[in-house]
Amino acid sequence: MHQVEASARSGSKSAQLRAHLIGLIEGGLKPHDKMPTERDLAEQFGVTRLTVRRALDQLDHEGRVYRTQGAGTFVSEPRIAKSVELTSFSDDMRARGLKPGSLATKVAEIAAGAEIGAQLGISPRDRVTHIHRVRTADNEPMCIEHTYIPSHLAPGLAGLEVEGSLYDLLADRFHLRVSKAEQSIHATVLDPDLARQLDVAEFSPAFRVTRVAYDSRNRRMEYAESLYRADRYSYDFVIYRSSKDDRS
Amino acid sequence: MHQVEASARSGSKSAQLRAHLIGLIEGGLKPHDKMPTERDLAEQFGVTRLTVRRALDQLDHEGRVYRTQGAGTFVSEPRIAKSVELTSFSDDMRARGLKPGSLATKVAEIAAGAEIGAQLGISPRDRVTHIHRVRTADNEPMCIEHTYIPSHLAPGLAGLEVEGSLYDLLADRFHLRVSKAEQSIHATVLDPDLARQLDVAEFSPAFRVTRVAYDSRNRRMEYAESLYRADRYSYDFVIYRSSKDDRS
DNA sequence: TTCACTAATTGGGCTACACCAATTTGGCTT
DNA sequence: AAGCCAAATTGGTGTAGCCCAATTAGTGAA
Repeated sequence: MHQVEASARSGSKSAQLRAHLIGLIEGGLKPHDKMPTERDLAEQFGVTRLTVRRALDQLDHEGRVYRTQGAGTFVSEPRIAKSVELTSFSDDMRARGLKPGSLATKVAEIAAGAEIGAQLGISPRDRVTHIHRVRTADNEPMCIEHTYIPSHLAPGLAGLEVEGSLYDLLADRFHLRVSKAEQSIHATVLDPDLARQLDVAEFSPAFRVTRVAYDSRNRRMEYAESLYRADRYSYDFVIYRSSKDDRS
Repeated sequence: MHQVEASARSGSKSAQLRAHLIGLIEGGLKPHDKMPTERDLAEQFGVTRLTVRRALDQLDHEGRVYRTQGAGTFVSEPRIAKSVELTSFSDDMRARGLKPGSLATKVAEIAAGAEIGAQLGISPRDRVTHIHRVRTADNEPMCIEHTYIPSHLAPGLAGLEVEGSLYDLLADRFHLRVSKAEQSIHATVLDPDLARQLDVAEFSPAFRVTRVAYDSRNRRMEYAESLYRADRYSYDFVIYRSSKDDRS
């Protein structure tokens, strides 16, 4: 049976509607302009208000629009916009208007060992594929990256050419799609050796980021440690007040 | 008017249900245990599945549960849990199991000036209330904080005792409730003077965080600059893959 | 003209029902 | 006993319609 009709495919109706709304926002509307009402959008697109609300909810949480009960939905100022999103280094750099690249990629299959095994929830003797890269933005070093993938999830990965987005490659070749990740960010200073690799002065500030990524079946599929130059990198995002309080 | 009833309610049905589910998670269930099905919960609590889903959606996005189509909803491992949330310093510290406090609070009303005026979207000549605090956790310095509130939003704030949570005070006295904030995080090193105030060695690493907070009517209500000791502070959160791609 | 009150508008939350898609389960076949 | 296939289970998405709450616009009285 064919997967999808021809027309405006993109998956769900709310996803299509979302795409259309983004068009509106980036097309004719200016910040603080009023968007059509939910009821109008529902009628106009022949969907329910709930469906409209789903699309708007997402845009709201992404910081692209804001809503006020009784008043309407409005376009946000660009400013920071975008909440924390899970993207690959490549996508991240492109979103910042920089050209992503890699230096000195090394790939090897090794035993996980105690720490990485613990992070990935596997035995220290299990095999993992270790990928070491110096990532560049506009051809300047941006970040030193160590990535570990359980080999049983991506057999033969060590033999492949790892170029560009690892996440794309894992999705294409092994049907491994990242769905969420736990990330931990520390501030640190670079010792002389690492500073040299990143082409900055000794003891420059840097971000040390560790990440455990999960696939769509909630299996840990990646452990990564990255060091970002602080002079070129920052975290910018929107956060929301959940509701009241439920610390229990 | 009394604030809260006895029983279990706290507003919407999904909020009540959410509270109950948190009870389940923290009560009897262990990580990876299966939660009741959505249909069961709906029947059991006399609500619709949609309402159940709303409560579960939130828990999912907070990283407390995960869902797999066709299989069920399961309790997450504690690990990091919790996504980035917008909390006050006081709440943040309590969530980390530390006792929040303040040293050397200074409050003054000044002209916004160019930079702060620009951040708050007001005239450089408009008045803002400047609050400077050294925040402590378990009585040790954790962060140096400069907060600026447009005076017209909180008239007379400069004359009040600012103790504990500023957000609570703004909510109670001026009906100003933070709904979202744009945050920017940089890594830096501390110069000797600041290092002394935080009681760490010179040139220690630190987070430099700037934040613009919005109230429920989307007015900028606060601009804050904070310096956190990196040896005691880190950012830990869960991030999600939005869906496909809509870079346009 | 001004101000208070009312009514219409608009987002927020919920019920009830229906169908699709991925996963699991259990029985049947080999 | 092993493996395959169909049915039941369970989350994912959508329709249709209801009432509430906050805001805004309009109406009418002082």
